[in-house]
Amino acid sequence: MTATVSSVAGVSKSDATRNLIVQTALRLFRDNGYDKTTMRAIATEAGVSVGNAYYYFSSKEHLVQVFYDRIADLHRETVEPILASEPDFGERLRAVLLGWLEVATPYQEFGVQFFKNAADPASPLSPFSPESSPARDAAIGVFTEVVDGSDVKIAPDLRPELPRLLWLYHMGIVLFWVHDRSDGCTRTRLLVERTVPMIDKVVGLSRLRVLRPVTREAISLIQDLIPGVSR
Amino acid sequence: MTATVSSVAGVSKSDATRNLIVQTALRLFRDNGYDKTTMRAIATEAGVSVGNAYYYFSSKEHLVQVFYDRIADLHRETVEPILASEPDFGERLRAVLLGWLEVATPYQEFGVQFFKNAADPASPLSPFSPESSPARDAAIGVFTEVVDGSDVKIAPDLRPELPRLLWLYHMGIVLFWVHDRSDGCTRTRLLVERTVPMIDKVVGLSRLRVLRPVTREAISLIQDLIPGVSR
DNA sequence: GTCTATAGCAAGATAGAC
DNA sequence: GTCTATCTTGCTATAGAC
Repeated sequence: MTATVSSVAGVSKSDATRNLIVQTALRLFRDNGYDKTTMRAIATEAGVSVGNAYYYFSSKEHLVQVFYDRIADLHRETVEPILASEPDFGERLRAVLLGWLEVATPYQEFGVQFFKNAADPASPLSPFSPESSPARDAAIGVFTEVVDGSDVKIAPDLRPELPRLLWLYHMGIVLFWVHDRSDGCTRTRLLVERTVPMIDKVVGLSRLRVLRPVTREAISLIQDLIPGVSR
Repeated sequence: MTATVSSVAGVSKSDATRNLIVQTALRLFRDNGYDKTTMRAIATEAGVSVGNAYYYFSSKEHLVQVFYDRIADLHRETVEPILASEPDFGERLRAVLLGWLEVATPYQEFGVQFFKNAADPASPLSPFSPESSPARDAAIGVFTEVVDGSDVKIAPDLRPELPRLLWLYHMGIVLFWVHDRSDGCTRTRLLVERTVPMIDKVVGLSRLRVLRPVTREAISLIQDLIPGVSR
């Protein structure tokens, strides 16, 4: 409520410092990797004291959250035009996944940290944690758009579950990507190019009578076991 | 080659110390969890110096590998009788998965560490790393037995890939288990109980003519992308 | 409320003497 | 093979300047 002169201009001193620390941290993370980037180095490089860095970010991992958000925003921007124009489900899905790879790949080495957190249920930075729920909901939201804005034919009871399933599928791709050492992540791209048509096909087949029982079981299982993941 | 007197007896001094450290570490890990067990504590409790502990185990994580092997051995033993007698594919699979949960659950808290390693492609402790390949091959071997000793009807070109796929499926269940905070891991057990019949069914359906193209694509994709995982 | 400087702890890891 | 001493780094704490 106490707006300073600079905050009226939109950039308080606090914001500036916070930003400076973030920029420095992301740069060092990208250049030297997460582990080799010490809090001391971030502080020194940003020209602030260690104490000050901790004043803004309660832990080194906390800086990772900023990275997530940055990527998510970039992703959304990148993908928006395609989602606004393309009606084909497979194409939409493909664009969203390849778009993610595009914005994330410069930080790939750093992405390991993401899955180290993902693996730890206790970490607030895990994509499955309650603390991550806004970021997760936003991510799932993108897949909701993928489904809703498309002309996909789909078993009606599968439809509401599909965005969450696609998000899980995306998590799987990210896991693969983290391990992908191929040039320009060719292998991950290949994985996307070849699994998207399969998903597309399977989603369509979900309406087949032979598959109804399996589909139904799968849906009820998901509803029973994973409700916590998206709420 | 320089066999000492004691190594002739089968237990060199080196072996004894190594063993002492391992026993102590596993006990402390189980009782206090991985994070709360310090190398100092392990060393002190074992009556050796910290430096000596590091002489045998180059890092704290290195001690985790010992834990893996222990679990794997126990699992194999537990599951052997069922694999020797039960012919039904679904039952075999179910027994192997529930058996794993049984031996692993006392160390569940500790299991987080497993997936932190799994997430890091650079870690030799990752189940996907070349260094883990013996342990991984052994694990996949169990699933080979599950398939080979059963009466399962299956598309012939899927058969050789199935053990690796089942291992991946198992990894997925382990990931779920690590996050499972329910009493006695009821939720994970439920996941097994309900996905095993689905797998069973889908494996059978793989022979259906409608599904042949999808199956074939899936198989060729796996062969193209994941060969490194099992070699 | 923002920031510096500095001291210090805990714990993983290493160096070098013996 | 083993130990002692030391280093590194994430993180905390405090005291004080503006």
